[in-house]
Amino acid sequence: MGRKRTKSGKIRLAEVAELAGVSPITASRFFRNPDALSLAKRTRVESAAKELGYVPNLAARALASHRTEVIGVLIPSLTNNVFSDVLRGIYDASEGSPYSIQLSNTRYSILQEEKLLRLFLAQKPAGLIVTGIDQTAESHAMLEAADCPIVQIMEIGPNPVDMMIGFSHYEAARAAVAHLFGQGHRKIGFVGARMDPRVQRRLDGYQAAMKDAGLFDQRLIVATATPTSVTLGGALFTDLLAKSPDLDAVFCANDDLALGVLFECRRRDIAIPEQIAIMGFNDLEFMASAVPTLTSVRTNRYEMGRTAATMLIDAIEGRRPERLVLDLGFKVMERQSSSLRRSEIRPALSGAATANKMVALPSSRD
Amino acid sequence: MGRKRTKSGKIRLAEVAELAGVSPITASRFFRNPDALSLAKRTRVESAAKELGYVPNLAARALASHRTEVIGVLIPSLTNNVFSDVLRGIYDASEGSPYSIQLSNTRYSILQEEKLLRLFLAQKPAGLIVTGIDQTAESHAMLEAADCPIVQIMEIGPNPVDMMIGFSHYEAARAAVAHLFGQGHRKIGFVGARMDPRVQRRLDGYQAAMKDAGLFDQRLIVATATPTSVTLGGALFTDLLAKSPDLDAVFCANDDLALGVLFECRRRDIAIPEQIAIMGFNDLEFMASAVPTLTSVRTNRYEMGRTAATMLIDAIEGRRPERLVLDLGFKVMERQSSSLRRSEIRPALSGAATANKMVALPSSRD
DNA sequence: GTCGGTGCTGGTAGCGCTGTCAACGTTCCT
DNA sequence: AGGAACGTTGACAGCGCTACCAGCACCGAC
Repeated sequence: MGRKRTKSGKIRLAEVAELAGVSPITASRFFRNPDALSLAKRTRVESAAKELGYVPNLAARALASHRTEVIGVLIPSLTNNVFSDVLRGIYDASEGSPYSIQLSNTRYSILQEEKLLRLFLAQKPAGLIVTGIDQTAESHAMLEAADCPIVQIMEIGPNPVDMMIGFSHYEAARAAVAHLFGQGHRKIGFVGARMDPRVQRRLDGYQAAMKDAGLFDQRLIVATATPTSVTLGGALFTDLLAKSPDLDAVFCANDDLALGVLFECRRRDIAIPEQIAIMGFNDLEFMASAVPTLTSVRTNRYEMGRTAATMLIDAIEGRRPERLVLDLGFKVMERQSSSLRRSEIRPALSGAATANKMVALPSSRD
Repeated sequence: MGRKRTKSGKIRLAEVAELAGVSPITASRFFRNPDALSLAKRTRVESAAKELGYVPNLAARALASHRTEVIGVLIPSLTNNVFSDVLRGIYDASEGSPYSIQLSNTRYSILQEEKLLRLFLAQKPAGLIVTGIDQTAESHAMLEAADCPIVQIMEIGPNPVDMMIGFSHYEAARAAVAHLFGQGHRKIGFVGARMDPRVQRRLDGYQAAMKDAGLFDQRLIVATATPTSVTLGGALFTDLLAKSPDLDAVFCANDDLALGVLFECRRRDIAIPEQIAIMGFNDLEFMASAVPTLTSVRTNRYEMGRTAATMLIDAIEGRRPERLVLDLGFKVMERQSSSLRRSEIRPALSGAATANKMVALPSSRD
C-alpha cells in the first residue's frame, strides 16, 4: 500500500504523562478539561506535551469516549456556488475548534440523503448540518432520534428538528416581484432551473404575488429540472420570449440565469431595463459590476454557514443558543437592470430578518 | 451536549459473528478480505450483517489496524470556483469507496499548509492530496517520509513527492499569448490577481512569450495580491489602460477578471475585439455565452480532481498507476473576443497533454 | 505412510484513550 | 473536635476491532 513504514515515533499520552510526572489519566484530563487540574500539573503536562510534540490519537479517543469530533454536513450540490459560500462559512467557523467537517453530497436526492444520514449517524457525529426541510419521513425520524445537535440550513419552515437557520424563499420571491411592480412592471416572467424545493418555493412566491395582483399567467413561467448555467439562462429566456413576446420584466431564480438573460438581451438588442427589466437571486459578486448592473435579492450565504456551524458547536459544547430558529432575511438590491429611473445603486425592500441583532459577520473572501 | 441518549442498539461485529455462527475474527475478515473465506461462511456472514444492519465502528477499526480510511485534501481556497470543480471531481471519485474526504484550507499560506500537514499525518491518513509544488522544505520532508500515497495536483513540475497531476501554467500562458499574436495583436497586457504560485507562473509564461517576440514592456502588466473578483477585473483593466492607452489585447489570469474587463469595456464603449481583444483563463461555463463570447484557456479541473482521487485510491489499494506524473494539458478556446475575423467558435492550440490516452471523464455537473 | 504444503479458522492480546469510582488531602462548617 | 464538602488525583477496566500466530483438515508427493 504505502511506501515507507516508519515504525513511528509513537508519542502516546503515557509518554507525556511520564515526562510530566503524572498519571496518564491526569494528562488526559488536561486535554478535555484543563480547569480540573491544579495549576502546577497543568503547566507540567502542557510543557511535556509541547516538548514531545504530542498529537492525540483521535481513533482511540473516539473509541473510548463513544463520541467523535466530527460534524457531518449534508448538502445537495458541490457545483452550485451558493453552497460553496455556505461551506466556506462552515469551514471558517470550524477552524480552531476540535471539530472536523465531514461533507457528503446528496445530489438533490432525499433518498440519497436518507442513506447518507444513516451512515453518518452510525459514527455518532458530534453534530449534523442538513440542507433544507424536505427530508423523508424516515430521515426526519432518524434526525429526531439522533443523539446530537442538528442544524437545518438554507431556509426556515415549520417543525424544526432542532435548530434552523435560513430565510423564506417564498417571501424573498414575493419581495422581488413587489419591487418589480414598484418599478411599473406588469408582465413579469419567471425563469427557473434545477427546481429543487427552494427554487420551487421561489416560484410559489412569484405566483402568489402575481395572482394577488391579478397578473398571473402560466405563459410567463419557464422552468426546467436541468441544472442551472449561464447558457441555460439565455435558452430559457428565449423560450419565455416565444411564449410571451410582450414581456416587460424577468425574475430569474438565480444570478447565473440572470447573467444568461443579460447576454441574450445583448444578442437580441433588447434594451435593459427600458424594454425588459432583469432581476436575479442571491446577489453574487458579479451582479454589481455587470453592464447594466443587475438587480438581485441578496441572501446571506456565508453568514448562514458560519452561524450554523457556530450554533452547532456551541450546542455540542452545552451552550445551546437562546433562539433555535434564525431568520437571516434577504434584501432586494436595486440596480440599473430593474430601475426605469436608472437610479443610483441602492438597497430596497428588506426581508423580515428577525435576526437583526446578529453580529454582521464579515463576508471576507479568502 | 446532545438531547436524547439512546443507550443504542449496539450491533457489534461479535453479534454478527454469533448470528452467522463464526468467530468474530472470521466476520472481520469478511469485510477486509472476503476472498479468504469459504463460500459458505461468506454468505452466512453477509446475510447476518445485512439482517442486523451492521455498520462497522470506524474508530475501533482505525485503532486496531493503525490506519484510517481518510483521504486528506489540502487546498488553498474554498472561494475560488477553480477549486470547487476540482473538489467535485475528488468527491465524485471517492463516492462508493470506503474512503472519506477530509478537507483543509491553507488560505494560500505554505506555513499554514505545513501545520495542517503535520496534523493530518499524525492521524495516519490513507492518502493525501496536496495543491501545487511549492511546499516548505519541512513540508516536503514530511511528505517524503509519509507512510501513504500522495498526489500533488493543479500543476506539474520537477521532483514529484509521489504522484502528480496537472498541467503547465507556464506553457498555457505562452500558448495564450501565442494565440493573440496569431490574431495580429502586439500590445498585449496582463491582468492578474491573487498572484499565487500558479498565477505567477502564468505571468512568467506571458513574460517569456512577450520577450521572445521583443514586445515585452513592464507597463503592460498589472498584478495585485488582492483576491480576484469580477469587479476587480474592471478596476485592474482601468489601471492598465492608464499605463498603456495603446493596448490592443488583454490576457487575464482568470475568467472572473476577464468578465470584469468585458464589462469595463462596455462601460467605456471599447469594441471587442476590434479595439481590444480579451483572453481569459480556465474556461468557466459563462465564457462561451458572454457577448461577445470570450476566448479562454480550457483546463480540466473536474478531471484533475477525479483522476487524482482515483489514482490515489488505486495506490492505497496497492494498484499503483503506471504513470506517476500526468499532464492533463490545456486548450486555447478561441472565441469572438480575440478573433479579428469574428471566426466560428472553435478550439485552437492544444497543450502538450501527454495523457491523451486517458479516458475523457465526463465533466457532468451535478 | 510420512511429510510438507495450502486453505481456512480461531484464540490471544492488545491498539491508545477515557468513564467510573474510589481515595486522598484540605478547608469549612457546626 | 468531628464530619461534611470540595478539589484533585489515580487504578482499573474496557471501548470494538484487528494483527499475529497457531491449529486444523485436507491434499498430493515421495
